[in-house]
Amino acid sequence: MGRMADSNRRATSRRAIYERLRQKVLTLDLAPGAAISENELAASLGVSRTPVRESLIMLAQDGLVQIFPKIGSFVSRVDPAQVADAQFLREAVELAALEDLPAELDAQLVEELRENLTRQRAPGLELEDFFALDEAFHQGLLRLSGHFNAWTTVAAAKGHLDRARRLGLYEHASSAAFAAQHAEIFEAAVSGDTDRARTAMRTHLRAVFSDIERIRAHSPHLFAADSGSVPVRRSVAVWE
Amino acid sequence: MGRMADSNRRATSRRAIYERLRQKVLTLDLAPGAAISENELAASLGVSRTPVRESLIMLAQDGLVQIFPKIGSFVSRVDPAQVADAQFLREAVELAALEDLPAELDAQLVEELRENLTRQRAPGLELEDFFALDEAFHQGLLRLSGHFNAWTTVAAAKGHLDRARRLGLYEHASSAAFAAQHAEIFEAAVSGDTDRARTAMRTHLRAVFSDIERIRAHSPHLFAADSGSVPVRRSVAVWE
DNA sequence: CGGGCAGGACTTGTATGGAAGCACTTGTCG
DNA sequence: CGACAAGTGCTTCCATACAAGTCCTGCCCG
Repeated sequence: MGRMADSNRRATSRRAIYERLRQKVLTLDLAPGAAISENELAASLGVSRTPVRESLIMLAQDGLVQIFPKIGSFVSRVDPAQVADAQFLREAVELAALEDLPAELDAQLVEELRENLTRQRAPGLELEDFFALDEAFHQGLLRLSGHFNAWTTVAAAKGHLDRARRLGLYEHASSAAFAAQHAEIFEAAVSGDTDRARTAMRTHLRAVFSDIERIRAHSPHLFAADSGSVPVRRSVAVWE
Repeated sequence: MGRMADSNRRATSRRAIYERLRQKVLTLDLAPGAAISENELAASLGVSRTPVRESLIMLAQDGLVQIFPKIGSFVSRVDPAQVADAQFLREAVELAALEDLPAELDAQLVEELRENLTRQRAPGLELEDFFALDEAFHQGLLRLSGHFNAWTTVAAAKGHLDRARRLGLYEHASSAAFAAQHAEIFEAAVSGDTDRARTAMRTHLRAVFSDIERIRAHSPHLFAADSGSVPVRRSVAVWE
């Protein structure tokens, strides 16, 4: 997926740190609610506070980190409201994409998707691998509709949703069920049955969403209570 | 609409500068392609480069500013691809919202929307005022559907689209036609005719979009040619 | 024993000074 | 006259120092 724009974006320290932190937040390697100290992080990375600070500002802009002036910075807790928003947004976009499928589907893309589905069904699939396949699958559907770029926009708003999904899958790896739903969507789409594809997609996405509700009842501490919730400074153990 | 979170976000210099710059970019007060100098801006605002720089980083994260390391920062040109994405996204979300309208509509909201429409039809309406009303109208529809928060998410990705729309309206103030379309959507929505509302919405949004295509042919210098386009340091006085 | 106040240890916010890099200008040479 | 190269002035990047605010702790006094 290497974009040419990436080569344009010359390597800077803050960008590297941003990418690294973002990854750690999205994979829950940095737990929701965890405190992030500019000083500590800078020291552990061997750079000054400046690039660290700036990368935190970028993450805050993404909604993945909350910065409380003179108090501290924290990995934002998963906000149920934001998860719901992202869910609504995603559903709207993916359904619209299915409605927009061209009559002639890109053969190579279809082949890629088919292979993707095969790998999803592989027994003993690692969770992280399933996640990557899942991401690629949905992204591929948007490609089919010619609205690939919209995906990156959705992806930006999808941070909270993704973290929540990950939480859900960590509990009980129901990836097999999801893989079946993926297959259903795909088959309907390639056969030109838009309505069935849309219905299947709706069912799928809502199943994902209800999974999240379940996990929320199970691990409430990872979710935000109020928007102005209290940040707890202790329990740091951030890096490694 | 004042969120409690806003009181939480204590006033910092960088936040103030960010808001201010963002406004200037969205209203085209800062022209697409214009160079922004940290030094110059800091001097003119009477603060150090740090908060200015950090606010630029925030804007870059929004996609409204491009930062080229060791070269300069520029108001990003309106990217047609991003405009199209935002258009697709917006259409998907607003149509989904209309599909999700509850049986019983919030009476107060309905009243607000009705009044909004009345003001849209006022003769000799200032362009900026129409824009504000337009924004409030679409936002109100999402409120009706109970997905208000999704609007803020869309709004974040809507920067390029809004700038393009503004360009379009500056050319020929066709606000009357848009106001009529708004009314059509509204009437259909309150009468419970979801299908007609969706059709009208689709027509409306696509009219807006085609307007943008027209203006692009007319003022190509405000749009990005390629994604890795050349930032020209001179030629600042794009607008006026 | 309990309440209040002061101090210390943290946090992020801002200011400032060099370092590194790119673009353009100018001078020099073929 | 043209081409190449050093130089100049700009940019953003990063490091560092200090300022300002918050939270917690422990002492002191009632």
